[in-house]
Amino acid sequence: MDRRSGCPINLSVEVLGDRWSLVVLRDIMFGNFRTYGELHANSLEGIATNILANRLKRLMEEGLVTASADPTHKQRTIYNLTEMAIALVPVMAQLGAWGSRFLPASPQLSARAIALAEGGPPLWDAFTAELRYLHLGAPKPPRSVLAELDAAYRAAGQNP
Amino acid sequence: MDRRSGCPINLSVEVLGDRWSLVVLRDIMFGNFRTYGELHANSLEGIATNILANRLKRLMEEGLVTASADPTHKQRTIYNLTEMAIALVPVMAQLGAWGSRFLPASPQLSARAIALAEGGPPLWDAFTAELRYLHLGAPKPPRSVLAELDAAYRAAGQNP
DNA sequence: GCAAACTGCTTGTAAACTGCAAGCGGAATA
DNA sequence: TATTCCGCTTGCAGTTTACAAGCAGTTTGC
Repeated sequence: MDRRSGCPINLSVEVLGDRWSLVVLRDIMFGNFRTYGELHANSLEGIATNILANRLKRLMEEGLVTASADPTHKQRTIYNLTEMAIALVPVMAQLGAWGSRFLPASPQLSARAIALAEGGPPLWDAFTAELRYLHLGAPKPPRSVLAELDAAYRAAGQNP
Repeated sequence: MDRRSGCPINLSVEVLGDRWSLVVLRDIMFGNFRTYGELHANSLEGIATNILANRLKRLMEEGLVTASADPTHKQRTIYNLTEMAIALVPVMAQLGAWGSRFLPASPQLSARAIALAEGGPPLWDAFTAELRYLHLGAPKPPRSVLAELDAAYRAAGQNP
């Protein structure tokens, strides 16, 4: 892996800077979609099958995702986020807040993004703990940020 | 501009998700490079001339950058960040922190990124005020975060 | 006043990446 | 045993990226 420079922002761009990587990570992280089929079927943006396969492969090579076998289904692969990917929670929060503010985002999806951003570091830490539970086998935390974000999403659907 | 979805993260990726946009914005923001020539000559990653021209055009179309004339040089164009681009400061901070932590970043450049991240919202606000001064004609703030980051960079060069 | 250098690009060309549609081998299900 | 599920792969056309070269208008140096 030859890198263009040692600048941290450039390195991040080299890993994440394309049209799909962050979107796939978003779906695993916030949608809790864990298999190829789930990711494909629930893709809001309609990701193509070859792109999804290629991105999952690249994310594994970059150390953001690992694959594990599904005990009930020999054919199915379960994708897990690594600590490196879970550490993107603050990036996702800031990027979501920025997109909500400056781009034509759907009000309902913005509600989720804004809830995550306004929760700040305490909420991000709780979410991190939940992701470690879901993806890395850490103990189950008392709080479910995914459920809270879903509640914010549904509440925004009620009063639009 | 047809967008793939109304998700804020997806929209952000559609605007910023390529191999050069964030790098160019970084150079304008942190390097204070304001002309085509400066951006080209000081590009750490060696951006090609056509890519730089194309990215500046796209960033203007997306509303992240504006062009203004240099009064002392009829030929030269000065590029300014818009409020929309200045609002990326927290994103840059988080992305830089993430890259420093998980990718093979240069210690000296990491020092800058870490200083920005650890300063947190107070430092980001001061930097935002400085960028509004440099790019939007706002009043000059008392504090120069650019100078502080440069000091962190030089300090890291002393004790490597 | 004229040549050289500066400034901000554009143009060609090859390679890589993206996006769409179709298909495919093995595993589970009816 | 036939059908559906599952995770991809393949082919192909179009777009984007990358490198190198060149170019018109402006300013500088003498």
